[in-house]
Amino acid sequence: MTEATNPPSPENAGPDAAPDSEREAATKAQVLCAAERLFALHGFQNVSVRDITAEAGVNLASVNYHFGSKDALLFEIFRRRTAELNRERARMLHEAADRHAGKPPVREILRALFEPPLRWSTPESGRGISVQFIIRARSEGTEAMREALRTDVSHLRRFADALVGARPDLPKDEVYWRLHFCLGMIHNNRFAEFDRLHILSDGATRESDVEALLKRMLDFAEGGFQA
Amino acid sequence: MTEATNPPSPENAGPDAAPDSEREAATKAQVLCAAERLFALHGFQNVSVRDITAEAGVNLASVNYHFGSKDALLFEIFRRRTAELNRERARMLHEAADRHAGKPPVREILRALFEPPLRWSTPESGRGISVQFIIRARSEGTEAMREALRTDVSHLRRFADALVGARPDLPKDEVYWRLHFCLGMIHNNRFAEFDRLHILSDGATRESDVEALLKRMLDFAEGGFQA
DNA sequence: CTACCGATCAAACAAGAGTTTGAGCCTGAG
DNA sequence: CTCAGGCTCAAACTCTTGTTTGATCGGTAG
Repeated sequence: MTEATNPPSPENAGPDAAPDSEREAATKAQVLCAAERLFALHGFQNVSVRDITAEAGVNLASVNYHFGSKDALLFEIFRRRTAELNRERARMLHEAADRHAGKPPVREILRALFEPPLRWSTPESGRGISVQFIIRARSEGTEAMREALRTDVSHLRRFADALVGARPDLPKDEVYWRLHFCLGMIHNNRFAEFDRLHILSDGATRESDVEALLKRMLDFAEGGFQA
Repeated sequence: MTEATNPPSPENAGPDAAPDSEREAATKAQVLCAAERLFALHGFQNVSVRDITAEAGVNLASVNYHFGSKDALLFEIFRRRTAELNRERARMLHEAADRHAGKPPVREILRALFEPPLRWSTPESGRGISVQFIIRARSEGTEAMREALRTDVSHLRRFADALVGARPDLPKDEVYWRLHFCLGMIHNNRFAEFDRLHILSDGATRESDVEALLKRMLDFAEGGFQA
């Protein structure tokens, strides 16, 4: 319904003492941005609608007006981000298949699975927030979100099929289990888990080099698939 | 303070229409049991004190009387279960070290890490609830719980040191990262994730055989360490 | 017997949540 | 100009939450 009907409204004179730097974009976009950030940083249940609207510099009723409810706002962000992530992964998997005559090796399949979220986590990409949001959705999401995550296996099935094709010698269920283990590796990439790892290693693992981390993950996962 | 002072009270006549089968144990134990179960099944924020006391068949004020607050109750369960789990893991690691002249191989170290939570998940052990509770605490726990998880690396350091000893050829930070990946494999063992895996595999992975799952996890993780 | 004390109870409390309301503002078409 | 309609606003509303309160029960030491 309310899709891309953003009125131009280049500058509406600041109604009150706002520093004028926050009122450039439309209200809906402001809410989406602030909500994703706060949800990713502090968790879904720990962020109230008032927190979001205050951060966005908009009125409290905006959330219900533009999205219907807090849960619908959550689901909207969730839907957008998971769609983007899955599209990116599918694109990489497709390219890998093209490069290898339709039979990409395990490492290239796993790269298509690992690289998008890792690359989003780089500071320059500025999408680390989105990654954390998606990861959070998996454990503390709404029932609707968890239902979607649980049943929507369409994009995951492509990876499962590709892995089965790359390792026809393995029983299918074994491939599925190993894919499950790989997913666990990704889902564990949360701020809190990194913190513990850094403490454990006395700072030796504090690296921001995404390429190096990707290589580590691929080495480990590929080794697991070769067992 | 209030420790093991459970009055015998074999049977106090049921005060109301309770079916008399729930009122055998002391109130505190009833609350602990019901709270752990509900928290594990539905999440910490989705369970209210009223839910707990209703399930336990006790008065609403019992939680605050016996534990001080809902968060304190949560932390009490968390403290007990993590202590048990870490003790069990440390025991297995110690035994593995004894069997291998103080230098257990990677697989035996990982077995000490993986086997306790997996064995608790068997239906006959009846501690699957506790495992789910601990896993939940990692993602949706109180700030105090997350702080404890983040900084209490003492029991994890034993495993890190053992792994460094088993693979002296690897850089230490590489070992730490791979341990991190293994932890991710465990933390992903949630009901919802299993559901998705079972759907993905069309039921081919629906097995309750803990030994087989443990072998799968050890194969994969050991292969990852051999990379 | 009596006075105490921990445990339990129903009831109320205060704070915070998400949501709704109705008035007002601004823009753009007729 | 006028008016309709999308949007924003402050304020109120309703519901649930965790917590507190004061009475009451039941056993026990003096």
